[in-house]
Amino acid sequence: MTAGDPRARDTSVDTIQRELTAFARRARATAARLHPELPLVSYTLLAHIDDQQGCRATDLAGHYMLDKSTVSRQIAALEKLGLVERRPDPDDHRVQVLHPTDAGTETLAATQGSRRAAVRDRLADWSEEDLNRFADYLLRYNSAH
Amino acid sequence: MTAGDPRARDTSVDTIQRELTAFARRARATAARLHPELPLVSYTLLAHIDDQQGCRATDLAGHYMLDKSTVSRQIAALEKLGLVERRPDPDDHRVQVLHPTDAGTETLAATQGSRRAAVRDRLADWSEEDLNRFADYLLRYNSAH
DNA sequence: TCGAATGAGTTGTACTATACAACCAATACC
DNA sequence: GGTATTGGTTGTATAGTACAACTCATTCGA
Repeated sequence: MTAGDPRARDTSVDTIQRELTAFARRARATAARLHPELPLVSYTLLAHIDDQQGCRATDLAGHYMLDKSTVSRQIAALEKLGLVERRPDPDDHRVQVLHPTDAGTETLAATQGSRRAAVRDRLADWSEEDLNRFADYLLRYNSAH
Repeated sequence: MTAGDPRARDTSVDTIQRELTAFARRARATAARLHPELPLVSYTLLAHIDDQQGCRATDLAGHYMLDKSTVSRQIAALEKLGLVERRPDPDDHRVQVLHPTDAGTETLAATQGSRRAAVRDRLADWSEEDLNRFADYLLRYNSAH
């Protein structure tokens, strides 16, 4: 298989697809190990809400390609746990702006700590350049289309 | 943030974690769009079985960090669909060796075609070198520990 | 300016994915 | 030969998800 051979691309493409999928399949187990107290999806949405200070349910659904009903229930669960609060949007009464509560921010900080430690561990022997490039590739891949 | 600053590493690590998670959250929706006839996990396991010609349920559980009961049910579903068959292992009567049936191989080929096309599309403007490196990074990340 | 179309969110319902525990059967190891 | 281990199934419970039908608020067009 020489350089420029279309099969070389296909091999890489297949590997990328396979490895991304394997990662996705394992994500739940990893999350359960790292923060058994906070379900995986709840954690993800809470992190996004915190990151985007003041996002809407629809934004979450769009970002993660989830149905709005799914997000609605997830938010309800997070609210019940006291981790997220809804604020009415004065400009558009259909909208609820989501914010982490103090408890939410704390919980997130704690679990984010252990998550980051785990990922950092796993990436401990990577050069800074490789980390950077890997991060860029993922961003580029995810932002396509 | 200068080079060598530990925070530079953390930024990359956070991005990697965030983007991998985002990908994982979207995987189901993507799969549903690409092959509505074959549920995501079924597809993944079938692909692995095909790849590893003759693997055991336990191997699947190990590879994807799933409980053996989960795998057992998934295999049962694939068998019911006529996509996988179990062959007894003559050396160890506890073991069932899993193989794709002809129908399984066909189904896989069809869906794999559309999947690969989608990924290839999304990676169309990547240089071969970038593809290669991205694939390597993913392999390296997934094989850690 | 009113009625239709659109958009945000909720709720009913159903199904997939998953884990844990208890179990059975075959094998391996003293 | 008895005990521990391993591969797999089944019962049960829960998370995660989609789709459809709904409500309420907003916008837009005639």
